[in-house]
Amino acid sequence: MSVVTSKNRRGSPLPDAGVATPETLASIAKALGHPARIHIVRLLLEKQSCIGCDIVDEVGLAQSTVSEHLRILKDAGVISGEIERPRVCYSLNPESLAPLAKLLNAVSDAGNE
Amino acid sequence: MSVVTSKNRRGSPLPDAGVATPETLASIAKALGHPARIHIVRLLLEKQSCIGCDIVDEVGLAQSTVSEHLRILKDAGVISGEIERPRVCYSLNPESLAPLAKLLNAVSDAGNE
DNA sequence: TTCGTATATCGTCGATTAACGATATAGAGG
DNA sequence: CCTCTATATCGTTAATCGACGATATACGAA
Repeated sequence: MSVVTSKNRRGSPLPDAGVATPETLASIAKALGHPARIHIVRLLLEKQSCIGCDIVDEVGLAQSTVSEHLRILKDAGVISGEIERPRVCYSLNPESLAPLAKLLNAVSDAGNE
Repeated sequence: MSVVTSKNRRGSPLPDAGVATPETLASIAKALGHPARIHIVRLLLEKQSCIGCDIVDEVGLAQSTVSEHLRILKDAGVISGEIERPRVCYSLNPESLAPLAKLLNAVSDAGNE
């Protein structure tokens, strides 16, 4: 047992493997818990193709700071970066947010019953 | 704390009022960015009726610490507490998470297209 | 009034975060 | 070779967070 985070191989959009732990959900939420990182996620959502250093211009913080925000999102599994020297092409990992989305939807749904 | 959250006069669950700012979304995510607070939210989701000091026992941290987590959730608008001396009865504000849920669903949906 | 119960707040401390500039890395092109 | 571009990492700083015990608050009951 011990949870394992179940990497969810290819098919279904998160089967349900034992429900995510509070630690898992919190780490996703934490990664989203900064305006600059929300900004980045939205950016990647609209230009669904990846982006390079444009993110730095877009968020308006120092390059090193943005790089750090990208690292945090990457570590949380929310985005991934594909190297295309000298650039890196970032994109969302859509399924990564599903566990948290599930909880939030459950809470929202609890409202209209 | 400003932010306004657009209380939305009539019934509907947040129509779209200008789209939430990154700051708003980040503050919601941040409030959820700790295992103890996820734990609390889930607790309030299952026992949808409110709870008192049982939360303290449930999460297993010092009473003052739990009180602080509850305050953070309250400040973010995620929960509210109704005083029933000497207890306080906490419950979820289901609509509070809708703006973040919307973004997460958009990201998740971006996956199967 | 005094006691007990449930919560909130205070003060402290160590850990983590966010931001920056400076520097390192690594390939493309001259 | 050297330079340019895009990105990552390092080192530092100030600010915020998380946890705790101690204390304050506020009411209902004895």
